[in-house]
Amino acid sequence: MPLPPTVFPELNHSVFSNDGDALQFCTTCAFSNACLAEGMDKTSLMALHVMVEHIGPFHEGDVIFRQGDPFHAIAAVRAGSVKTLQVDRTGRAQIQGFHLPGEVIGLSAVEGERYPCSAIALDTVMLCRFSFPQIATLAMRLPGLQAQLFRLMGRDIQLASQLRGDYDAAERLAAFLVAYSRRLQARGFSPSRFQLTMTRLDVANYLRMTGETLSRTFRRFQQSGWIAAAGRDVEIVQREPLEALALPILDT
Amino acid sequence: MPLPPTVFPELNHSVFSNDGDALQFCTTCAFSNACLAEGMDKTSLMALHVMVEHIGPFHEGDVIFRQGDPFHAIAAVRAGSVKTLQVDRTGRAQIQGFHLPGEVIGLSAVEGERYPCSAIALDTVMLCRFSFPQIATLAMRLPGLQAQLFRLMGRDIQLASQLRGDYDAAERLAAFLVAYSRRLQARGFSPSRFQLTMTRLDVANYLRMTGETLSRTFRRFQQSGWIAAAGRDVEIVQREPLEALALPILDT
DNA sequence: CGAACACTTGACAGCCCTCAACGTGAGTGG
DNA sequence: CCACTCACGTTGAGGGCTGTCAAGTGTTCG
Repeated sequence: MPLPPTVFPELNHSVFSNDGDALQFCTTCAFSNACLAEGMDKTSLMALHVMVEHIGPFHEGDVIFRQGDPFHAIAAVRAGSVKTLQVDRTGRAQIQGFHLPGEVIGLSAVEGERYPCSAIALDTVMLCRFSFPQIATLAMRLPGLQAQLFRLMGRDIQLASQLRGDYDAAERLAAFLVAYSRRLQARGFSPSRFQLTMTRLDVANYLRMTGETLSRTFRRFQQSGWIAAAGRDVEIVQREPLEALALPILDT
Repeated sequence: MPLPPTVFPELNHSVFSNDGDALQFCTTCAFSNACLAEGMDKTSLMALHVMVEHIGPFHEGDVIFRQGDPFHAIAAVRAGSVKTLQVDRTGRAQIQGFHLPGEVIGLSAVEGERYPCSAIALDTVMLCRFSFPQIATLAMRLPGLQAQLFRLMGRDIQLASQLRGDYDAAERLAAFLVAYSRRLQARGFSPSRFQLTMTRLDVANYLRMTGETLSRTFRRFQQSGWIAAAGRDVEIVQREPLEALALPILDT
């Protein structure tokens, strides 16, 4: 099944035309997190803000960039959630990751001249897009920005390595739930009650298992009293056993 | 079983004291490959050469850096081969990769302040070590160097993603053999006859399977007439079926 | 020569995939 | 409003790939 055509939304500056707003929403962003921490001065931050393109909204199923498209830009998720997936020559799809607000997509494309995977909106998504040549050039002047780009890519290497290991279905699912919970908590949401934005099949694919196995593993977690799940609503009831299962994958 | 103590070999400049030699051997290196391609001038190359530490030799089993060690430097393999492996909290080890001359190790550590994995020599290894703070600073002045660092990290993201997929033992082994063959060919060695520097168990671990499964898969490849293997000596007899099996993993 | 290690081979079991059936809910059109 | 479709999700039965356990061979090395 071919993907629907890439959506090229019009630039939407109007929502963010106010500088105060721009500075405010960017405090949760992967870039300014580090930039501010590094003590980046106001003019430097301005240089970043000037080159940002606020794009969106994308809607569920919209293609943000397509595998094989020429690589020009990376993007930070401003709102909503995104999945990235790679389709191989035999048509098998592999979801590379799910991306929450403040996280950056497109970094794996830095090596080549084309995106190696597609990015698809899981719900209503707003993005901050950065031309990669531009941000790389800016990074030549701003050590904090360069360091942050290196850190983000280093983190992606480690993330990709985590799920390469030889762990069983329960360990992989526990790691997914715990990691998801932590990421939500870091963004100020409840770590114990949340709603998944992706389908069960997406989660299963990401965790390298079938939907059936995922469903059964979910059921076992519920029967153990570790979680309560209804559809995409998940509540973590007992965190410890999940953390214990996920420990080898998450806490290296 | 704890790893043996880290080896801190004395700096070995004497072997490479001649500038002509230095420039020569670095033409195969991951850094100068790009630097030269980018038309980097002589003085820029000199800046790189000045900050290189030629270290080694390491011998089989020597620890080059240890998981948990403070991260200071990345290194390009000059000669020999290296494995990187991560041990989780439950003691399970996962080999992250095998690294041949010209390839760079340590990039996954860029995110944190400690190496997330250990690097161990598989045979006699010579390295070019670069202080990461120094090379990052130098990259602020040399766009080609910065671009190359980004490319190297982007490549590592994609490499780590490849083996995350849901492929069976035969596909993973075929991908390993084909990729190894290609890397040797790129370095001027025979792509059809070569000698593996790592044990069968290392390969099995890297490919997320047991030694027994690896052994059986090897045997099936031999019975099919695709390869001839005696110990660590491997000959690729029929490349096509192996390439076909590896296609979904390698050629995205 | 004995020990340790690498590797192979076989028997068996278990995890997970495949196939199938079923239930639910959302969207659609009659 | 209701039947219909379709995607999503669950559950069960059966089988296959691969892990586990065990034994054996060959090689290296002290």
